[in-house]
Formats: sequence, C-alpha cells, structure tokens
Amino acid sequence: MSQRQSKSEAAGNRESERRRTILRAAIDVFARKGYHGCRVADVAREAGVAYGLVYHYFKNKDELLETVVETGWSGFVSRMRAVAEDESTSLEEKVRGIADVAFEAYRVDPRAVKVLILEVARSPAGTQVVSRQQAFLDTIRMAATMFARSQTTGELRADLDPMLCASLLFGAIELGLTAFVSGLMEDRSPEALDRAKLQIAESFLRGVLPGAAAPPEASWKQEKVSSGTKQKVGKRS
Amino acid sequence: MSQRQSKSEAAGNRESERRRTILRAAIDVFARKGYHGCRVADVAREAGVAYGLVYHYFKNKDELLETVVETGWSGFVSRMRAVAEDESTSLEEKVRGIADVAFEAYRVDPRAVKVLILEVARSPAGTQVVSRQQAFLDTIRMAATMFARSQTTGELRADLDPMLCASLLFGAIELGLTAFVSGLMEDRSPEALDRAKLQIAESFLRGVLPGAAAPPEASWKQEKVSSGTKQKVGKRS
Amino acid sequence: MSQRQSKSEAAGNRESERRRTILRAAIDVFARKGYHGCRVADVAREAGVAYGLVYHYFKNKDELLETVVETGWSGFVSRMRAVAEDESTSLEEKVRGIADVAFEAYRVDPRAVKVLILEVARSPAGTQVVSRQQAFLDTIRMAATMFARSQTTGELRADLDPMLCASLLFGAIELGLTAFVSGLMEDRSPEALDRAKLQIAESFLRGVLPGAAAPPEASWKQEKVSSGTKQKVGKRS
Amino acid sequence: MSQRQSKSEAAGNRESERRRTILRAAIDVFARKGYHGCRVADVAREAGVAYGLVYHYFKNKDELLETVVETGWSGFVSRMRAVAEDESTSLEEKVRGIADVAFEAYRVDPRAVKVLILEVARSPAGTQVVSRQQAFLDTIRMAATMFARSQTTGELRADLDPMLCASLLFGAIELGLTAFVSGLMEDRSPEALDRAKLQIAESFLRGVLPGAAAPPEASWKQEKVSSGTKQKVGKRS
DNA sequence: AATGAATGAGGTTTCATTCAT
DNA sequence: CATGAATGAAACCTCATTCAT
Repeated sequence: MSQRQSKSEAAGNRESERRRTILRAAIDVFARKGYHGCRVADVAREAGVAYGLVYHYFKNKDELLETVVETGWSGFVSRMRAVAEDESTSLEEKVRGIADVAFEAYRVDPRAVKVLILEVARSPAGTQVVSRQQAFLDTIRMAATMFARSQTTGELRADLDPMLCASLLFGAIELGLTAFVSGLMEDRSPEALDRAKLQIAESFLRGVLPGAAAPPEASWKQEKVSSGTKQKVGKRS
Repeated sequence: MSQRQSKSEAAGNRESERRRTILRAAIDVFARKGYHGCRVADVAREAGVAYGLVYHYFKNKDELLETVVETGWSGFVSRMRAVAEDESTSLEEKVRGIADVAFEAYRVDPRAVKVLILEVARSPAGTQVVSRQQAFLDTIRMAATMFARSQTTGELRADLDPMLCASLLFGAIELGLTAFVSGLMEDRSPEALDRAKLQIAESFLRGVLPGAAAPPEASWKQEKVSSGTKQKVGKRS
Repeated sequence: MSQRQSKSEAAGNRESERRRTILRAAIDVFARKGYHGCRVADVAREAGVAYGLVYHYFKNKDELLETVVETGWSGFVSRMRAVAEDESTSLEEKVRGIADVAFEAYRVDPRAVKVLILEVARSPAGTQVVSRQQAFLDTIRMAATMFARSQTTGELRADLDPMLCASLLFGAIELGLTAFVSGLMEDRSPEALDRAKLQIAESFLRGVLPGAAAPPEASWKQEKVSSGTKQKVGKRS
Repeated sequence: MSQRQSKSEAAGNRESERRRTILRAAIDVFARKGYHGCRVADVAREAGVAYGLVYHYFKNKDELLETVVETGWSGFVSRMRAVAEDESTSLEEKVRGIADVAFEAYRVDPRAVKVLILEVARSPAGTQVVSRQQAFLDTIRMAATMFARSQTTGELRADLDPMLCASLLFGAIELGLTAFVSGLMEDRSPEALDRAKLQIAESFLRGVLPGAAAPPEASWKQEKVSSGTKQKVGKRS
C-alpha cells in the first residue's frame, strides 16, 4: 500500500505473483486439454516462465492440480456450507443460495469450474489422493444433511431420500453448468446464466417441496412392476 | 449350438470369445483405475491373456476404450431413443422410461456405467475423437428435442428451456447413479435402486410438469436481483 | 542339453542372455565411468540394446548396480566364507586362501572387481540400500571372527585386535588390487598378480603370526609418547 | 596482530570466515551423503548461508570438492612427505610416523578424512580432474620410493615390491581408519585409536622388516602352484 | 556481499506399440 | 492365434548454475 515496500514485501509479492501466474496457467491448460492431456511444459509456456520454475513452486505436476483444486474448491465449499448451514433461512432460500454460489463461481471463473468438474467431481477412486474424490462427495453429504434437517421441520417431503435429493440438486446444477461449459448452451450471456440458475432451482424446488400438486402417480404405479425387467439392456453386442 | 461347428464358426466364436474377455477386462480396469490410470498391460493381465493379444483385437489403447464406449453407449442410446421418440407415450411415461433405461443399465453392468460416466460424459474437448464427447452431448440434445416437442403439446411448461430440462434430468440421473457407484448410497439392493429411480423421475416430473402448485415464487422473486452479484466468489486469494 | 530345446527353454535362455549382456555392459560402463558418471543410455549402448530394454530387465538404474554388486559380491563372499570357516585348515592356509579368492576374482573379471571396490566398499552410509554398505562390513566382521577363533587356538598373537587384523588384511588386499586396477602396477601379468598375492599374504602373516622375532619394539617405545601430539595436523578449523 | 586492521584485511578476514564456513559445511555434508548424494543447496543450508553465496566463493560444485580435498590433502601429503623423506630417521620410524600422521588427521577431523577416503582415494579414473585421482596415487608412489630407498640400505627385505609395500601400508591404514569411520570399531576413544595405530604399524613392520623369523614358507610353497587355479571364481552363473 | 528466484540442459522413467518367433 | 521381448518417443523431474536485486 505504501509507496515504498520493504525488500521482503516486494519479493513476497513477486513470488506469489509468479505462483499465481503459474496456477492461472495451469487452470487454463487443464481446462483446455485436461490434466492428462497436457505436459508440464505446456503450463510453463502458458505462464510464460521457464520449465523448472513450475517445480520451484510446486512439488510436481500432481501437486499443481491438487493446488488448483484446493484453492478453487475450498472457497466453493465454504460458501456452500455457509449457505447450507445458515439456520435463519428456509430450505428454499438455501437451495437458491446453493445455485447462486455454483453459478457465480462459473461466472467468475468458468475455466476453473471446468477443471473442477472434469478432474475433481469424477475420477477413478483409487487414483489420487483421497482428498480429491472425497471433497466432492463430502459436499454432497453436507447437502444431504441439510435436506435431512429440512425433513424434520417439514420443509421437505418426508418420503424422499435426503442423499438422493442432494444428488439430484447437484446433478442438475453440475450438468447445467456442463451445458454451458461444453457449448450445449449457445447463449452464455449473464442473463442466460441467471435464467438457467433460476430454472434449475425452481424446478428442483417444485419437485421436492411438499406441495399440493402431486404428480399423477397412479399412471405409473401400475407399470412400475415391469420396469427393470422388460427392458433388455445387455451391454455387449 | 450344433455339435460340430464349422472351422470358421469355431474360430469366429473363439475369437469373439477372446475379444469379449479383453473388452470385459478393459471395462473392469477402466472402472477401477480410469483410462489414464491404467496400462494396456493391466488390461491384458486382468483378461489373463498375453500382452500383445490386445493389439491383435484392437488397434490401440484408444480403440479399446472407443469400443467399450460404443458397445455400451450405442445400446443405451438406441434404447433411450426408442423411449424418447415413441409417439404413443406421454412425456411422463417417457421420462420414467429414460430413468428405467439408465438404472437398468446400471443394474446389469454397473462397472460399464461407471466407465461411461467417467470417460464419456466428461472429458476435455480436444482430447479425443469427436465421437466420444459428442455421443454424450447428442443424447442430451435428443432429450432436449423431446422436451421441446412436449412443449408444443402442452405437456411441458412452456417457460422452461428444453435443453436445461434435459440437463436437469440427466444430471439428476447421472449423479443419482454416481451416488451408487461411489458408495454414497449404502444400500445398493435392487429395491433401493428402484426406489431411487422412482424418486428421481417423480421429483423431476413434479418440477417440470405444468401443475397447479407453482412453488411460492413470490418469496424469491424479490431477491433474485441480488443473486449473482452479492455473492463474492473470487476463486483465488 | 538336448538338440531340441522346448520353446520356453529357448526363450529362457535368450532372456537370460540379454539380461546378462546388459549386466555385463553395466559392469564395463560402471568400471569405466563410475555409477554416477554414466547414464542408463550408456549402458544400453554398450550392450547394444534399446533404451527401454534395460528397464525391461531391471526396475531402475539403482537396481542395475544392486544386481551387479549382488551377483559379484555374493559369489565372492560365499567363497570367502568357505575358506574362513573351514575347520580343517590352519590360519595361515586360510589367509592365503582369502588372498587367493580375492586375486582370482580379479584375474577372472577385473572390471567387476573394480566396480565392487569403487561402488561397494566405500560409499556414504545413508545413500543406498543397507545391503551394499553392509555387505562389505559383514565380510570384514566374518574375517574378524575367524581371527578371534585363531587366538583361542594360539595361532594368532593374543595381543592383536581381531577386527583390526581383518581390516589390515583386507586393506592390504584391496589396495593391492587397487594398485593393479589403477595402473600403479605396470606389470599386470598373471605372474605379477601371483607374486603380489603371495607377498601380501606372506607379509601379513609374518606381521601377525606369533613368531620369535618380535620387531624391535624398544626403539619406538620411547618415542611413542610424542606420536599423536608433536604432529600438527590441523585440517583448518 | 595489530590492533587495527586495514579495511582490506578486515574484509579479507570476513570473507575467509564465510568461505571457511562453507568449506566446513561441505566437508560435513560430503562426509554424510557423499559428493554425488548431496546438492549444493544442502551445503548452503548446512552452512546457514544463502544458496547463491556458495557460487560467490567457489566457481562450482566441483571446485568445492576440489578445495576440500586440496586443503585437506595437501597438508596431509606435505606432512607425509616430511616424514617419508626425512633422511635422519630409520624406516621403522618413518612407518610409525606415517601412521601417526594418518591417525592424527583422523583424530583432528574425522569427517574430512572420510571425505578424502570416499571421494579421493577411490573414484573412477576418467571422471574428474586428474589431480584428484593422481593425488592419492602420488602419495602411494612417494611411499614406494621411500621403501625402494630402504631396500638399498638393507632396512627393507629385498624380495618385496616397494609399490606393494606402499599399498600394503596404506591399505592397512586406510581400512583401519575405515573401521573407525564406519563404526566397525565400537571403541573410538583416543586410546583405542592409539592402540590401533600402534598395532597397524607394528604388524606391518614385523611383516616387512628383514627379520630372523621368516614365516614357515615351506608349508605354502608346495601348494602355491594350485592357487589361482583350483579356485572356481566364475562371477556369474 | 548476499539473496534466492529463475533457467534449462540433462537424466530417469514410463508405456504404447511393434515384431520376431 | 498367441506370446512377450524389444523399441524409443515422450513425459517427468532434478539440480547445477546464472542473474537481477
């Protein structure tokens, strides 16, 4: 802030600046080519720094991803948690808040969200450090807990599985965002984003809130027996 | 079937038997460690065949995945399409049918579904052959078309984006299945699967069908302005 | 042995042949440039094989050295042990036998001995797998035990430290061999080797066997006080 | 000495102080992990100075070792030479003197001695600057010359190879010291050191001085033919 | 003098793919 | 068909050295 920074301050700033540059480059490259599809050299080139500098700031390629994920995810999760555990709000507000957080994250840094979706949300279990895979699941569990609490207050239909509600909500949000990330949605304007967010939240709420308008269950109840048996879904030719 | 098979038949059968063994092994290994996390040798070992035999039946590692995906996905898609484009059924039945197809596929071969979810649904755009990435998106587009048609008949609320509806449905289904795949759902009995399927379909339908019971929109309409702006979601420190 | 070898036999032979080729090349290269001074590529080139084949037969560069050492050393040690623990021989015969084993090893494969001397005998403790450093020390300990036993039978002067006797013997042998390895000894003919071997064994024996002719200790006893004090050997602080 | 030092003197002192600190650290680190097993950063950390400062005082890593060796070795050699070339002493006194010098060097700075043993005495020929490898050999040659002279005066048995005598002496001393360095000798007290020194010198002298008590050569003369032939020392299977 | 960030050549290791048997 | 040894390009990582401050 002061006109003159002490040497160490200046150095400290430059260091974190470089570090951030590399992290930024990593996000961009990971988003573009995927973690496995890019080389450390790509990240370095994107960042405009020498090869070895990446290893000055990060132990190895994996830690680079780990850091990208952690910084991106931890903020996301803490905001999510703040919304989900706010005792002064209704379930409805919470759900809308969660959608807000997710879409806002996308608005601010779509590429980072893409990396999170691609490399964190889904990835073989055993492969990486527990944290990565777990991070995503923990978030869903957190939401499930939120839904379970809502059932005790009657805000959520009692016949629903809270874990499934959570999956449903996050699945909708995630694939909604994926639609933007992947180019399925042509209009990526802020307004379109906002509309998508609202639609997702609203549809979800309509579906799970205890409302008068139950869907005409009768029609499917009688055919549910057949489901799962009449379909032949043999995987291989 | 006959006691004696002609030479070519026998050879053909033995070949496809081996081929199938390898494909099966590939599915299992991909599901366990991911495409990038495993080596061709792992697949060969899992199949109990020699190293080079994999290359006898498949051009390269990528074709192996391609084949896994194609055989798994094409059946899935055709069944999906049959359901979605059946002109004699209501939207509700179609949606339930889609959920049926997805969950039945999981019931029959959960590991194959896992591979499809991991390696097909999400993966960086540029990386692989177009087909893979496209396959998933095409399916969503197909569902979007289905929803769009339903709007013309008044079966679906007109104010919803069909593409988003498709994302919402598939997102819910996919993450629902992920909940099983990842172990989030402890009870993986057929009954639990069935329950999940029904809940997902029903909640989705409730949310998007034109019903009397609109959710209390008033409550959020007045705060919607703020959403996407008041939240501070800065990704990095 | 038979004219026709079964497939696996042939393969087995070819495999071990290659493996041996690489090991041989490693010995030569290690002897010439040292473990740290050469690249895996050098070994591959020397062996006339492709780069990656080295890794087909050995886990990594370190295992390559480990194997060189083990195969070379284990034979050496077992022969040494056979000599040292033979209860039917006199100490004198044992000492001569040990010199035999060492010099014969050098005659048979001087480069392998060079590698053993360079990379095994001495090397920082913590660096490598225990076995390497320990192997050498264990051999000395074995000899020390042999000397200790000889003291009980009166074959060795009782006033000597067995461990030091072992060090003395092996030090003499090792540096004797080093004189050949390093080119200090110009004549490397078998006869010269034999002469060196005999001289070393004989001088050692003269020095440690209980003989009438004690060295004129008187002469140094009176000046021993000064030793270790008058010399200024400060390495610089 | 004077109360006031000129600026350059002061600077010079400070410089050499730092320089010495780094050199000291290098000795310790080299002794602990070996030249190849450590990084320049390790030396810097051990010295408690910044990374680049090492390069302020030394051209490169190799010069660091070179300097360690030179300062350590040159003093050692000049003391050794003073003893070996002192025309007023008997061979016996010279040998005892050499042992004195070596053990005193170890007493004063065992780690420096370890480095000398590890990095100087043995190291592949081609690897480094000639001086290093040569330094050790030259010392042995010097001793060999000393022994050769002793033969002309009849102090040393005429049937011995002077070069081998030198190797024998230094081998015994070196491995004697190694026994201490490596922990083979449990008692490392000054007294134990002194005892070892005396035993080595005395045994060596007994072995090589022309004494009445020749070892019973007869016993081995008749079996010497076999040596080197009956032993099967094939290195590999 | 002192610092440690920055550089990049050089080495190791992996693993998809080919090929001889 | 089947095998698995052989190949080598491509990626990762290390670390000596330089350089701007």
